[in-house]
Amino acid sequence: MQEVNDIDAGETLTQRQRDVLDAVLRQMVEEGDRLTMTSVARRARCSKETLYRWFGDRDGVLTATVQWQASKVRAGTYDSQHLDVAALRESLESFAIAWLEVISSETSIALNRVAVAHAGSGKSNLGRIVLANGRFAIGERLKPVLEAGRKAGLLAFEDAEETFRTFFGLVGRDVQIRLLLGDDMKMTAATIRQEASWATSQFLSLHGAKPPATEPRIRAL
Amino acid sequence: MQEVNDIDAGETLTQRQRDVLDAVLRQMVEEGDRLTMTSVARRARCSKETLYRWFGDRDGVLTATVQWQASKVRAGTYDSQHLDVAALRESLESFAIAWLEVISSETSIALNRVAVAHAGSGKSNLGRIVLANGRFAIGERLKPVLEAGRKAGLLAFEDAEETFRTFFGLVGRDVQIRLLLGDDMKMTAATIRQEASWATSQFLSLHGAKPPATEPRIRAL
DNA sequence: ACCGAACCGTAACGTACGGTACGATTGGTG
DNA sequence: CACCAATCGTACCGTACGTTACGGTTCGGT
Repeated sequence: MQEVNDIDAGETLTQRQRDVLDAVLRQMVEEGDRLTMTSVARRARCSKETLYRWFGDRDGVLTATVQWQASKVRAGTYDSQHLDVAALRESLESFAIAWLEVISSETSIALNRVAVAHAGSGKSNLGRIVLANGRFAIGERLKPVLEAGRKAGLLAFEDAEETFRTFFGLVGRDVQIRLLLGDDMKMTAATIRQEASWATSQFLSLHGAKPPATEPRIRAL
Repeated sequence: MQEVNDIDAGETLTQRQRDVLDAVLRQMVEEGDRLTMTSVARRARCSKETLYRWFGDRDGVLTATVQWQASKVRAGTYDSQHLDVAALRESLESFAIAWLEVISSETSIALNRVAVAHAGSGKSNLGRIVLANGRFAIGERLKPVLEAGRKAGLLAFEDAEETFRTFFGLVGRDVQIRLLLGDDMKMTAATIRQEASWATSQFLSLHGAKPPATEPRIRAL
């Protein structure tokens, strides 16, 4: 059981340990919840004794894996300088693309399934870790963009948190819950780009300070 | 193992069987995934032999429970006659309220957790059953409302499915994933009403055929 | 009253899996 | 080479749980 259940923590690992955690991720993706300590050890070609020495117990393995994956997802920050409407739109849209790519990736789906199941079992840091590194992390990274847009007179809103939640909803819609429940919707790169573009247009239509001008009210299919 | 994994199927149960499934639901809510056949039998005050005779195996119990819960959630249909903008807004908003109430209920959260976990374990009808009775069922019930609104000249959109997905996203935002991952956000009746109202305003702002007139572009907090 | 079916409560079985122990192997260091 | 620490592979243990079996009980039909 790791003592850290917050962000970061994933840098004090040896290369070998990271390889093991990558093996855990592959096992999660391929075998779902048939994730036993024995299967992990076999997949990672290490002994169970090593797993227990490094991570304490099964929960420690899961926790370390979630944090390891989270540390890999840190996307680049978006500059909030010299914003014009095109740059703002670009920032929002690339944000939406990145998020859709994450939640539709096999790894994220497998990880979230484990975390959701774990959250149902009483004491569950896993769910909170996933939330902290997923939903809340992107919120904290996007809110400065929103506030910069407001300061530049491009966006109009009162509460950045609520406004981010709206953007979150417009981008994600039903994608994550459908994927978690096993719907095999195909989120191709083209689909993701298309939906991110729509979501951004809709968001700007709702919160753009100026009338959206050329934004179509009826989405073109 | 039940042979029906579609909608309906929950009417051919005896009262005693429904009581047993209600006990399973309570067990799910209170004990999470600590749902063993023994605990179910004890809670339902029936024998395990009866559970196996009625439902086949553990999966059969879970499947029957999901279908039983689904059969209880059938909400009233919304009339699509004589729509004016107030009636349309009322329909959308009550839809949003009903959906937020469902996804924030303890029962739904527990059920969705089980279904998500199950979807990770290869063969999983559970996830599809939950999707069919949740996300897709409300989609099929709301789309006629949307199309009636368009026919009445109150809404403008091209694809009812995509438009429903937008409404779905505006209503649900980050609520379901946060609750599934164990975030104890408090969705009070007042909060639900407030968020449903916002979502409806935003949706009408995006897809209302006439300019939204009195709808505020900046959401009032 | 009698019978059989359904059901209850509980014991028992087999297996899967988390966790531990231990000998064998590897690799680095003097 | 000798030595030591870390790790591997595997066998083992204890337990939890799905599933089955069975004796006792309830209850509707005749």
